[in-house]
Amino acid sequence: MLDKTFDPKAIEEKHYQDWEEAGVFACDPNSDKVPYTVMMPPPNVTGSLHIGHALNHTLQDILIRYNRMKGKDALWQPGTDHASIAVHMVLEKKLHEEGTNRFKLGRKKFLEKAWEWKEYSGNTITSQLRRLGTTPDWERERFTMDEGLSKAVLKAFVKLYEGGIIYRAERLVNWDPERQTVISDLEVIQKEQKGKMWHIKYPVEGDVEQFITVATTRPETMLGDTAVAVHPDDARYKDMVGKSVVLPITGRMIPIIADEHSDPEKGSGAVKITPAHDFNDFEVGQRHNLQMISILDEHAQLVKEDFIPKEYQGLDRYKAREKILHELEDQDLIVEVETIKNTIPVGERSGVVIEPFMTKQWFVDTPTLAKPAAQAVRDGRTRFIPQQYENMYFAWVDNQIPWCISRQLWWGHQIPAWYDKDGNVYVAENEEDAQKQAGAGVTITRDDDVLDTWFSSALWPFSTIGWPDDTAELGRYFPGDALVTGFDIITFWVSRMMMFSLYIMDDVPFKDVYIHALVRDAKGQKMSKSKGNVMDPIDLIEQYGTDAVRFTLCAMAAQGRDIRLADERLQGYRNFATKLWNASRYCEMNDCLSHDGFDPSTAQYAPNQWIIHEVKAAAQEISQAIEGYRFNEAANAVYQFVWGTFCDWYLEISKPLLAKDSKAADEVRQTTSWALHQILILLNPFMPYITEELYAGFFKKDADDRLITAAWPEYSDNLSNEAAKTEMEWLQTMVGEIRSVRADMNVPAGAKIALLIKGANAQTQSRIESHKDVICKMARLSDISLTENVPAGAVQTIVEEATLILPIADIIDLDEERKRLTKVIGKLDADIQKIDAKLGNEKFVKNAPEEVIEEQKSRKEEALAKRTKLEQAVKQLQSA
RNA sequence: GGGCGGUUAGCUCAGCGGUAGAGCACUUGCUCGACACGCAAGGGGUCACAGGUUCAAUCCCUGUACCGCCCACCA
Repeated sequence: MLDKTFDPKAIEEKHYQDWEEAGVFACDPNSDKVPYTVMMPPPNVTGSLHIGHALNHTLQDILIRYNRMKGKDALWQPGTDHASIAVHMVLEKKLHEEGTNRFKLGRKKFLEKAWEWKEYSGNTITSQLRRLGTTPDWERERFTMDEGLSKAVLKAFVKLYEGGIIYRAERLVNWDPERQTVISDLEVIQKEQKGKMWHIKYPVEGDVEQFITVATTRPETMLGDTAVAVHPDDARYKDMVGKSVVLPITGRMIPIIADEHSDPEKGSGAVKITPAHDFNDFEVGQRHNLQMISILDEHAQLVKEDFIPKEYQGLDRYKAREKILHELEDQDLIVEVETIKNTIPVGERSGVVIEPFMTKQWFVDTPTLAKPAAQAVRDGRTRFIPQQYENMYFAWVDNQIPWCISRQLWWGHQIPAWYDKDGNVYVAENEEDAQKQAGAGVTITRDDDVLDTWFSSALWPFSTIGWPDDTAELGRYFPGDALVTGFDIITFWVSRMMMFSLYIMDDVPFKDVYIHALVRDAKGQKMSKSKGNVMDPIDLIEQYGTDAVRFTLCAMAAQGRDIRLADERLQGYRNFATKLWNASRYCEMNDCLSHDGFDPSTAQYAPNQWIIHEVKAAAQEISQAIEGYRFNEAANAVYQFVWGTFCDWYLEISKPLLAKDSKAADEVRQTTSWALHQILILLNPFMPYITEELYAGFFKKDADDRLITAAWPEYSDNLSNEAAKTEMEWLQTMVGEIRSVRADMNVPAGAKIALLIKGANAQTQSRIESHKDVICKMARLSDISLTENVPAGAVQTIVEEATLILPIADIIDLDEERKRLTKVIGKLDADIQKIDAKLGNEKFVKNAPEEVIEEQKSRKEEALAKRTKLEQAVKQLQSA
């Protein structure tokens, strides 16, 4: 006998081990089944999983389990990402605490530590995923820096280089002066802050009285100014264009140029141009062939060069700013200091203010790659679900700027480029090939830098299944069926997989991209480690059990809406697990655990025919919802069916049938068992543990028989039975009506009443005949009989054509009953009036579809008939 | 500045051209032999606001307000 309460902890580990040992997660490249592929977004090896991962992996697991049960050869490809810069953050913080840094430690030792960390973190993540009950093909687990994927990275780099897609160039990039590396545009976030704007006078050449005022938030960069720009149409400055100004402090002469970048509306209409330290100014510099003066080094300190005044050399950028402001003030060159709100670029991970910086870096020509990537989505070869996310994708992909892929870090894929002493570049998969290119005897050294993390993850959909080798898996599982991910990495990852996949594989990487909600904290904020508002899914699992956590996430995963996780929901779905547990317990107690040889299509009794019909309907609803990625609907459908239909009605109906040892009892036992079995299957993708446990206890045939590998049900048409459904809906209305009247009239719950029915037609009479026991039990009646005479002071209610009469004048308040009846009649009148208004509207009758009009008419008929009967009831009450 | 979402019961959220839904919370009654993590019956909503389309609008269109996000800009 099962315990009264379900204890998730007692069973989860046991089943997971059993599944894994049985090898049921594995795909089979030699199988003749239809393949179904989901590529797991590889979690970063930077610690542990958060609740967003739990959602992401739960949804993928539901898809995988469902398709596996549908008889497909399911591949869920797992793995982890090396997360170059994020791991650097973790390790460098540790080193800092130990009083050292990566440069003192050296590259080799640092990488050893990184690999140690990877082992530790990777194991944490995979064990957490196991606790979530997820079923990827662990045997195939990959890591973005393992041997095979590293080979793929080299191959891809060389191919892209040879195709002219990867190139090296000197550009202005986003420099993180603390991490000492370039970062991509996407890794820069704009942070709003209170700042100051200084309006500074630049003296015009040859005229001590004349000045041009420029405004800036970064006065220190004036040391690198190489022009002042005004708008070509700006009358104020027309005469000045072509002249020069004397740059204060340095005394350098810089030209006044005309460029549309300058906005006459803003400030004085003149703007200082510092091409080496501002992205817009860089563009202006290009247009006017201006000199570029880099005044900062990689630490964001002023360089020790002659064009920087001695006393400024080596100063930190902010110290330099103060000093410059002092000096300008002394020279009376500051016109105004304005307090403004502005945004400053900050490194997403380091939090340090980013410096635009001139360096030579490697780039991917994403503007070229993006075109086919955009087209593939426009053509529908890859579709986004929900579709609205296509906008986000297009917004990004249609406005590509070259992707800087080199990083001055150590943990990652070292760039396969070698240089000779003259700076010639040799790109090859290995040093031998590079040497061959360079020629014997030429000394070559490899580029120190590594690739942006997203370079290797962009190859994930094919590198994990063998590329560049021509493996069976590659042919079979590429392109994938579904990618499940959050919208926040459409730009980082999805678009880059699309671009690389189309270039390298000449195909899209996946057919569907399902974008799920973001799990937010109580305030609706995005969870992130830096904000410290992450929720640990393992804590929730400890508290509520894995099944409840999974079910909650699934039930809340409505398309296009974010999730704010609420404790009550988790409790509710934990209760649902307990409900199922107890329903099973009921089945166990009543010997409803066997249906060998039972053919549901031969069921004779209406309640059985009905629940069989309902099982089929629920299964269809669940299947369709999963296939449409409407996870919340799938969860609600199964919840509603199990609790609202099976437990609340079918099991309750079964009680009197089983108690009486009726003719139907045996069929009820088999049907109940069958239905429970179906429920376990249908619920398994959502709640894998409790269903597997119950299955093991009740239906397991042999050691190799598991629910996880059960076939998803396909029911034949002859299981549908509309007649039984109608009949049982009538029964539910009967019971509901009586219960409702009893409660309204405060009839003691224990009082058993003899129900009289007036005006029942033949069908109703026969239905009463067959379901008398059930109705009596459920509505707490002692008997049901037909009558034509209404006893005085009886309570009456109407079900279809029949009037139900409860002769309980002695235990109720007749005034109350009169009020109740009047209220019901009032409602009917309101309904009738509404319908009359519609039917009286010529336009409605002319334009509305026939069936709508008919529906209104029949609804009116019904209401009228009911009202007539109720009015009679009121009269009879009066005469009592 | 451009774009995308959201605004529905006290709370968290579904839904969607033809009489407003769920879970939780709330009220009332239940030791009805599976389950109080339960059973039964209830109360509770001008579906943000203003216009428009339609026989009919919570749903479609336009606009407004507030909230959130994405992209860009910010001398």
